[in-house]
Amino acid sequence: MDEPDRRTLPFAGAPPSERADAARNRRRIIDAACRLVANRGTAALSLDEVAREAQLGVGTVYRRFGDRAGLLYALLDDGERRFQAAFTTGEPPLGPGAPAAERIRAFLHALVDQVATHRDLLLEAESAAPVARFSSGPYTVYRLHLSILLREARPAADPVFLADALLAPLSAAMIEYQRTQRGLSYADIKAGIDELLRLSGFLTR
Amino acid sequence: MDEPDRRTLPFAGAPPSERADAARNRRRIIDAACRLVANRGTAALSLDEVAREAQLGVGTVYRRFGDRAGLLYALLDDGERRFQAAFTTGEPPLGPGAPAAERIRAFLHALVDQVATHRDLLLEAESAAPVARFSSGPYTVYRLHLSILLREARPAADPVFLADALLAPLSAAMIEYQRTQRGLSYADIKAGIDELLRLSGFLTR
DNA sequence: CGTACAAGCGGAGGGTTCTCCGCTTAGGTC
DNA sequence: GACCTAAGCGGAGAACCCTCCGCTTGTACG
Repeated sequence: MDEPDRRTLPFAGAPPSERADAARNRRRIIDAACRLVANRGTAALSLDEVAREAQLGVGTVYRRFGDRAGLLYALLDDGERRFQAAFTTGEPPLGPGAPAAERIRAFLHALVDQVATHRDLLLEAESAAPVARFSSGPYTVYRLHLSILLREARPAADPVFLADALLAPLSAAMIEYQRTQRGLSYADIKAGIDELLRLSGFLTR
Repeated sequence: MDEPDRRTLPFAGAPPSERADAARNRRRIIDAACRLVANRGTAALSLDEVAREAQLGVGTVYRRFGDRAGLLYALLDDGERRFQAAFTTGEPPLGPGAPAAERIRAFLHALVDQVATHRDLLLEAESAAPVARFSSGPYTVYRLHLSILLREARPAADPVFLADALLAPLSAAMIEYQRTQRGLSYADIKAGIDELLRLSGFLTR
């Protein structure tokens, strides 16, 4: 517990003073994991196997990534950076420039797409760390972004809670359930979100 | 896959034609599990240990309950039955008799209490079966109940999606996060729900 | 009561996650 | 270049979940 808990900050990247061999091994582990995911799929990804493929001991894998969820989040890193850039500095309506209400809608729709794209990895990661998820780097960024937009669009006693409440139905598990059990398409899910926003007065019409 | 999947219907109770020895063993397993939970806590509950405590083979435990999540749900059964009775046939505003809007609010508040009461077991169960949770007996009942009330209170294109969206922020994991990381009390969480209902027009004033 | 067979039982064993701790090494300092 | 120390490494092993399949037993029926 001395060093910062990397599991709760999976996107903090490498600590500033990481030894050269450690950095090299981090890369080797990520590369090995990507190879294995590409071949056998995410669900079958075992950390023992990753270690073998990377020609390292399992202890090294755990030292670098904390646990299974940590490695899975690290694998999501690239796509995540691009997504964050899109809604913080990209083109409107997702990026700055559009009215808050439109940005909220665009953000939630884009989040559905993001979940769709990384479906398998997200399902695994969420299920490996169901509570820690809410302290994970990406989720924290989403919540902050959305709560600011909500406050801008409409005064509220606790915009952060509202943000959590709007993000909750967009967990990978929930979306997977809506699709496979209820037979909804991603478009249906976006329509559901629109209805929720309309009822809440965040979307006019 | 021939027999009905007990994992998705954890509250269906014992099948009508269960052999006497099987029923006896079911009880012994539940009793043993309760003892162990009382002593060591829910998180440390291992099915191997349950089997040892119940003086049965692990195979028997798995035959009866499917998997870890199944056993955990079975442990919740008693409280769950009482809760369901309260909102289907109990006193208003939770039970029938009150206006839909009030029943919605009462139900969500009661659900927070229910989650608070069975916090540990629910956290474990959710984390053991993150997607299957939405097909579990209790969740299915909640969704049905809430979607009917929502339809009654206000026309909507997809009341079932709205129900899911309102239930999502009340997962044990989310509530645990709100409490431990954001420092909210259960009362704060209920207030957040009220705000959400108010914004959505399901609660006037 | 005897028989047949569906249902139940047990526990060895495979696969996985994660820990622990003694050994090795990178890289700054003199 | 030699030394020192914090950082990193490895892999045996503990603990766990779950499966599989040969054996046992309850029970319905003649």
